[in-house]
Amino acid sequence: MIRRATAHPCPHSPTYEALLRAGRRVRPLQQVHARIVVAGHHRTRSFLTKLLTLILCSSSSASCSTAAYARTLFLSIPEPDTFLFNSLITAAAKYGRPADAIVHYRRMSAACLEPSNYTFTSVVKACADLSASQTGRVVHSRVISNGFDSDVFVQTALVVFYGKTGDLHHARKLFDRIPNRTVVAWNAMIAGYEQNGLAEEAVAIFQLMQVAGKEPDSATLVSLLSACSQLGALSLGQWVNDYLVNKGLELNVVLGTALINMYARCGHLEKARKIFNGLQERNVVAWTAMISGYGMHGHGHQAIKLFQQMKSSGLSPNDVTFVAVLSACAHAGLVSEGQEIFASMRQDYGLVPRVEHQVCVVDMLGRAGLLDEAMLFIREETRGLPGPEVLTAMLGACKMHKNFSLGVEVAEHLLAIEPGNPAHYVLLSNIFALAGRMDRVEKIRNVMIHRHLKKQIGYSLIEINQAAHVFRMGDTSHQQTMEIYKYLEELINKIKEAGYVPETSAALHELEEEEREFALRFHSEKLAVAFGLMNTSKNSLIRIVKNLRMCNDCHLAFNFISLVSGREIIVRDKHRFHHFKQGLCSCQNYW
DNA sequence: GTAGGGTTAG
Repeated sequence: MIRRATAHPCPHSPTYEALLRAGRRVRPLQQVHARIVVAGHHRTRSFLTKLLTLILCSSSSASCSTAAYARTLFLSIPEPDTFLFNSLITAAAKYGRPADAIVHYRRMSAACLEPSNYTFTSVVKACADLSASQTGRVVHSRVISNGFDSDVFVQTALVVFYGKTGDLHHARKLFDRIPNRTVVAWNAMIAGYEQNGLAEEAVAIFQLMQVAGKEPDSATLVSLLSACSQLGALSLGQWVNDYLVNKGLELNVVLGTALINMYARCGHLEKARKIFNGLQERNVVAWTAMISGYGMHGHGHQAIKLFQQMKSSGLSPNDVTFVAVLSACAHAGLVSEGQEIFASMRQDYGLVPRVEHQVCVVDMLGRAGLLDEAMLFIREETRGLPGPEVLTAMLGACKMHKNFSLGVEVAEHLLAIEPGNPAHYVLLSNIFALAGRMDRVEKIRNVMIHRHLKKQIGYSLIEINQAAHVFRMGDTSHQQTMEIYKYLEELINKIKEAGYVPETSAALHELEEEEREFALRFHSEKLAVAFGLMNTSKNSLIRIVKNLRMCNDCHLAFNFISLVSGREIIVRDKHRFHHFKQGLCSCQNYW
């Protein structure tokens, strides 16, 4: 007699209990399998489904032999049903095999089995992890036609999917239509914005969540902290820190890393280190965040020291760690150390350098003035086919060391590859301006206008009493505009008396007419620093966040401003931190 | 049995 396949395993049978006892270890599971066969349950679909799920979730699920065993087991199961396929899809989506999840889903469809809300949550997650936007959209249409578009789990998975594929418009549309949003749904939307660089929108959703009275959990706070890191929003970041302390939330390694990153990127390096020291568990990501923090602040030796300590603690650096430590070497001028570390990447860890690593090395050699070595490195490492990122770093080095002929050569190469990137034109124009070739500057300006290429608009942000004030070049929108401009004018006169001579070459690359008018004097960071000096007490630090790099003139002016005002000023620009104190900058004018 | 989180270059 053939035993009828049942839908669910009987929860109290000895066989089922043996399965649970075996857990997620393959050998014991195989032994239970033998018992199932001996007991004549080998055609009982429920036991076999549970067994197969456990195998797929087992610690050695990635090994070939386990996969082969799982396949044989699958083929032995009579009349696969929806439940079996859901188990397969979920296991694959959850344990890092999203492509398998999609294959199972397709097989399921081919077998004419009805998908359920469980099927869709997992297969949508798989599409998200693969960034498979085409497949995901097809699945979405099936979600609708099968009537699961009002299931909050499916909806949340879809919000994640559209977020991961960068389609925030669709993500938001779906999110807005969820009637009873769970914390996870809110988190998905916040993370979606944050991961796509839309930190302000992420914060705005969090505020809506507060208004809706939904209590954030640690995942919410992690995404919120990342948004703070992007924005340089220190006071909100500190609020998050206070919040999680007051709520008694456990500082796990993920939350701790988000805090480290927030403090480091908001200019509070010591606080970042304190959090790091207090962590119970430290994994590669946490170490990397701390190393990266030191690098951004120009503390190359500290970064290397931490890198060594990490290795001594038994952890292996990953490719991101190498980017962080190489970048730290570049910013601190630690050339031979950086070269050694770059070599060890391949030799000791079998990691293949990616474009990011090449950029760090070119930047490192280039900043140090070793332009020939940098060119040689590019030729050897990229086999003569450097990507635009590597060439951009090289061009930056040419500008820094005023090597015009090489700069033009590199720029021509770069513009041939990426003719639509305005940043390249601005950089080349800067080089010509420094060389006094105003005819070429004018030419580039015309090309940009002709091709409708706009340079990115710079802004600087300063927080006073937990309120953010944003300034653009020549900004007149602020309430205190008159006072700020007057103060700035007096300040500039004062630093001139102290020896400041404006670096006018930096003004020549201004491309828009109205920008030219204000020239250097009203660059956004100068407005921000004037506003900051006016509105803060004598001994407090001034922190400014800028979205672009500081120009030479502002950098010079800030040195003098820190001297004449006796104030410490910390500026985060696009790439790193500058600590101005008593007339000197932590970057030693090397940035 | 279902959904969400941290680190990277110029």
